[in-house]
Amino acid sequence: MSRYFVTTAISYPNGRPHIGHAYEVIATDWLARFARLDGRDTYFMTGTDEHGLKIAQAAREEGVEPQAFVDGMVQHFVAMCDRLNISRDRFIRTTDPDHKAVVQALWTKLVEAGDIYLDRYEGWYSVRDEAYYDEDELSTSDDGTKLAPTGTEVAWTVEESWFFRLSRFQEPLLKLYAEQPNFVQPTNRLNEMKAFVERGLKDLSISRTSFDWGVPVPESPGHVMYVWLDALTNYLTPSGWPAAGWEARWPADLHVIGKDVVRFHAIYWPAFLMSADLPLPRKIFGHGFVLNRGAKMSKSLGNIVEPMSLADTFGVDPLRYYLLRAIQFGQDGEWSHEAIGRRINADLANDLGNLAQRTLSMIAKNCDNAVPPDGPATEADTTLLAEVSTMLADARAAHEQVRPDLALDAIWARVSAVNLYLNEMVPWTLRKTDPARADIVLYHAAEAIRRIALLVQPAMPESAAKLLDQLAIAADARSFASFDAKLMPGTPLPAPQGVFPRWVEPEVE
RNA sequence: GGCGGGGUAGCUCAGCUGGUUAGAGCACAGGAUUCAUAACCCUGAGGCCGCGGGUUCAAGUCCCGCCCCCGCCA
Repeated sequence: MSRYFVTTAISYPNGRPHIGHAYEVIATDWLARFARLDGRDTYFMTGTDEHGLKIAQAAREEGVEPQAFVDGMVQHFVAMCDRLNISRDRFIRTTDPDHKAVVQALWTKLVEAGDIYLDRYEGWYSVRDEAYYDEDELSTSDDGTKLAPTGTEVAWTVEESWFFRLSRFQEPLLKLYAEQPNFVQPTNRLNEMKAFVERGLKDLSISRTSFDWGVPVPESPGHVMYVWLDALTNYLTPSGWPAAGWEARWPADLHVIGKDVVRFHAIYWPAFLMSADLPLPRKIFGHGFVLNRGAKMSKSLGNIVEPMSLADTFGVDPLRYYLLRAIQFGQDGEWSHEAIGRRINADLANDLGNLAQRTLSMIAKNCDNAVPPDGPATEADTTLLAEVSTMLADARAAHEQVRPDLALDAIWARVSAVNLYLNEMVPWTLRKTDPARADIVLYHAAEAIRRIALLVQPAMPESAAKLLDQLAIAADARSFASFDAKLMPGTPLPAPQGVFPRWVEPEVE
């Protein structure tokens, strides 16, 4: 059985989760659920990146210890996962004891490899940004203080720091990109990484002495690890490396991340792993951002909408569906209240929901509440089933490409095909003239809906389950292994109920 | 500033190596129908294909210039 280990980036819990967090975790959940249903040994991990100066500062402002601060904040992220039906196998926290142990082991391994050395780091440092800036990036404010491009105050800072010999990995990384052009996707991101590496790599400062909220550097009092080494290593943690048996859960098949952190995942992370002589993840996918009416959400614009409130308004499954279907994965996308409402009506209520309802209610009224009898198939019947049966291959291809939107496109093309089939076969008319033929038509429609519902599961688990319940599909017959099975005529069916109600804009008081 | 991507119907986008009347979905209008969640199905309207030159029998598709947007880097 093939393994599938997929991760999201870990979130920085210095604020509450926003729709960007929801988007990434929903998309990755789709990937994981799909792989699981497709019979793969799947492990899906998401979590939080809890160290660093900004967390320490936020905690101080609230007058609590950093650990207490993150313990509180992380609950919002866990609650979001619960609410959005995120089927993670582990919610990892960089404050977890096993994670700290793995990070320290990795550090030691990098030291042994000769890729870590002690030096001094100095430069213009912004406490707020937790970053150093070059002289020519700075501006000077009216009162003479130096400002970073982000507008925050910087001060000349000198600190002792451990460095990682990133420069040594320029050629190996370029070789990697050349040999595995799918290592980073979409391709334009790969090209950006190539260009970046070709310009030359500077060694990387990987420890700090200016604060202590981090994983301590082994045998180096006063130093904590630079956040990216700590954070990236979370992916390795569940393997238990270097303890025996780690190969069972490493390397990852896919890291799903935002386009803003591609560099860390596509350059630093592979370099760390190469230094430690560990296998590399198979693929890194940088998705786009989801904007509210094309504008980034911000406190000053007052347009922050929390994902939980969208789930309250539209329902979890419709929200998941919108984000997965309406945005090309890898591109930026937008959402609006109206756009989600339109999608719900056009795709869920009118197309799939109505298809299920018209089919199931005809069966309920005319077929004794049971799967209708099958019989000699016409060309139209076999054509329909042939078209529907190729849907699985299309969806698998989309999954391989990390394109949930394309998978849903492929599924909805079949939804339309079944609606058209019914219109052409007119079973409601046949009922009066040729009831046996009407049954056969309904049988084929129901069978097509069964297959569609199977493939809808990763996107809308609860709604798909309702559809499958109405077709009396057993729990152990809902994986893709049962895709080519057939409905058993005569199987008793429950009373049909609408699964996707129309979205009606609430009356404005 | 350097490198890269893009500007096609109201919206989101397809249009491969140049070749018949430029396509899809949504939204909109009309029709048909009534099994169904006023849904499904059919038809239609709607495009100086960013702007200006050029190459060619023929350019959304190639070349040059310009304008605008986005990404990476500086």
